[in-house]
Amino acid sequence: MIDRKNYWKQRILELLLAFGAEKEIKGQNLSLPDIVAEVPPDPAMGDLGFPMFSYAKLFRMNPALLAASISQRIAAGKEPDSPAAKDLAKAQGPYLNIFFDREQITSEILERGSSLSWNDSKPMAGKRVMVEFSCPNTNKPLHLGHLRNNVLGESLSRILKEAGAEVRKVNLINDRGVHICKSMLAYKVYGQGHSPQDEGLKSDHFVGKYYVLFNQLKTEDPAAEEKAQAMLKKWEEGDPETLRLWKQMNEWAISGIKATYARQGVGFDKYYFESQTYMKGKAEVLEGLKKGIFYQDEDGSIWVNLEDVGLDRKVLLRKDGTSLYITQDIGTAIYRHDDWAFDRLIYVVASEQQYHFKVLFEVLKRLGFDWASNLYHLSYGLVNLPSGRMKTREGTVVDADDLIDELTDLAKEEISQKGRDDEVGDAGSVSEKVALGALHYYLLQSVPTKDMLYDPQQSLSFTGDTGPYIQYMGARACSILRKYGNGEGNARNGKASLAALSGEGDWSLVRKLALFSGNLELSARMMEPSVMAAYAHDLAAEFSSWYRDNPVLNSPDPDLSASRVLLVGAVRNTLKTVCDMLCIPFLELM
RNA sequence: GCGUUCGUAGCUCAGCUGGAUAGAGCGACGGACUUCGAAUCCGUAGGUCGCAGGUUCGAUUCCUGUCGGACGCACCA
Repeated sequence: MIDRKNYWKQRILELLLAFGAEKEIKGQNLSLPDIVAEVPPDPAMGDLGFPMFSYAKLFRMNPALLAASISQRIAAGKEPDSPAAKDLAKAQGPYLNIFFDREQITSEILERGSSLSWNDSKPMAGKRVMVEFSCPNTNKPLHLGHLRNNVLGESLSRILKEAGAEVRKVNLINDRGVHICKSMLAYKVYGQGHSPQDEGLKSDHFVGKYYVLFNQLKTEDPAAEEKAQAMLKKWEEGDPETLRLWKQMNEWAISGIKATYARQGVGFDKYYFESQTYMKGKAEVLEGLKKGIFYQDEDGSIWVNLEDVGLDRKVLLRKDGTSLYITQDIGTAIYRHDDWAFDRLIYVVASEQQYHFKVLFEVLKRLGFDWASNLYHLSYGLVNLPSGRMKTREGTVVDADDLIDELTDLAKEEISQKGRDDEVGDAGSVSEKVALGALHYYLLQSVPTKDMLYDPQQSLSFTGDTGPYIQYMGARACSILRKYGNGEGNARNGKASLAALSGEGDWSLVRKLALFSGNLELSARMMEPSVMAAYAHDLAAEFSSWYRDNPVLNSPDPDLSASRVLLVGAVRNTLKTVCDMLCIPFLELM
C-alpha cells in the first residue's frame, strides 16, 4: 500500500517548486516539512487537504488562485504508472483538496480482511528502543498509579514495535533501602515467622501488611525509625541474618508483583535490581571529577553546577562517598547502553520526577555520551479519585489487585443482567477481560502528562467512549463473520467486487480504516498511546453506525454481501491489532 | 520566592508540526428493537477554548503578562 499522504506531499512540493521556477519567483526554499497536509472537516470536501496560504504568500499571490493553478497542473501532468493516478485534485477556495481513487484504496483495505499481519507501515524500522517502566518498590503491592505506568509502558512498547522498532522492555526493581527495612522490622516484631500461605494472603500484600504495621510499631517503640536505619546499615555491611530476611521478603514481594503483571498482561525482557546497580555510577562520577566536569566541596561531597543551563547545583556523591539516587541512574543508563546500544531510551516515570531527569540527561551529556540526547522522560500525572487524592497514610490508596477484582465482579454482574452467561462461555474469564479493557482504555485515553481523575463508576458504565464499547464492536464484527462461516446469508452466492462498495456509507468506513497507518505513525512518533486510543474509538463508532445501516449478510445483493463480508473482516483485523496495542483484550464473544 | 506543568460544554476528556463551521462520552431532553447481539444507533440543547495583551493573512494551538490548580526546588528514592 502506498502512503497516500506522503506521496501527495511530495507531489505538491514538486509542483510548487516548478510553479515558482516558471514564474521566476525568488525565495523559494520550500522543502517537504513545509508542506502541511490535513484531513478536511467534511468528507465531501475530499480526503486530503492542503492549505495554500503560506506558499501563496511566498509567491505573493492569492491562495485561491494558487490552489486552482496547482490543481490544473495535477490534472494535466500525472504519471500514469502511479497507484494514485486516478486520485482527483480540486481547488476549493484557498485549499487544494485530493479525492482518493476509492477503488484503489478499497482494494488495498480489503486485503486486510484475509490477514492479521497486514500492517506494512513501519516508520520506526531499524530503530532500537528501550522502554523502562513500572519500577516498583518491594515493600508493598502495586496500586492504581502503577497500573497507569504499566499500561503506558506496555502499550507504548507495543505501538513502537508495530511501527517497526526493535523494542526492549526493562524494569528496575527497587529492592533496597530503608522502606524495605521497615517492613522487615515490623515482620520481625509481629510476623511470628509466618509465611503468606499461613495468613492466606497474596505474597506482596503480605509484605505490604507489615509495611503498614511499621506505623503501629512506631507508636509502641519510639526508636523504630532508628532501628530501621540501623538495619539498612547492617544490610549494607552484608549481615547474613539481615540478608536472609531481606531475600525472603523480596521474594514474596516480587513474586506477588509479577502475578499482577501477568494478570494485567504486561511483561519485561529484562529485570534490573537496584541492589545490584546502586553501586554503579560512582566510578563515572569520580571520572567526571577527574576530567573537571564536576567539582568537590571542601567536605568531600561531589557536585555538578548546572546553573548555566537554568538548572541548579546538584550533589552527585555524598561526603562519605556513598551513592545517591542520581548516582545510580547515571550508572544504570551507561550500563544499559553498553548492554544494548539503543537509539532511544524512554523512561516512563511520574511527572514529579521531571527535574530529576532534566538533571540526569544533562549530566550524561556533560560526561560526553552523545546518546544522552536520545533519552526521553515520558512523564505522566497522578491518578486521582473522585473522593480525593490517594494517600498512603490515610489508607486511600487503591490497590491494583483489589481494583481489578472489583471491576471484574461488576462486569460479571453486567453479563448476568444481560442473560449472556451461557453464550459467553467462561463468564469469569470474559469478565476479567472486560474489566481490563475498561481500565486500560480509561488510563490511556487521556494524554499522560496531565493528572487524571479515575472514576470507577464511569469506567464501568460500559456505554460510550470506553474500552468495553470497543470490545463490543470487535465482538459484533466477529459475530457477523461467525455467521458467515456457518453459511448464513447469501454472501456465498455472490462475488466480492470493488464496484459494489462504491456507496458513501461503505466508503466512510473504508476511509476510516485507511487512517490506521497515519495514526500509528503519529502515535509512535509522539510516543503517545492516546492517539491510538482515540483512533480505536473512532473506528469502532464508525463501524457501529455502518453495520446498523448497511446489512452485511442480509443484503439482497449477493455481490454486495460478499464484498461487505471482506470489509467486516478488515474491521475485525484492524480492531484486533489496535486493541493489542492498547492492552485491551480482544473478545470474540462478550 | 524560583522552576516545571495544566486550565476547552454541567461532569470526564480529545483537538497532529498555527489553518476551512472547536469534537467525543456521561448527564439532560426526544426518537429507534417481528430485520446480522439495543453493552447499540439517530436527533436536540449546551462552549467569549481561565483572563489581558502581542506575533500572524489566520491563534484553543506560538510569545509575554496575570489569575487559579498540581508538582518540584534533600548529601530521600
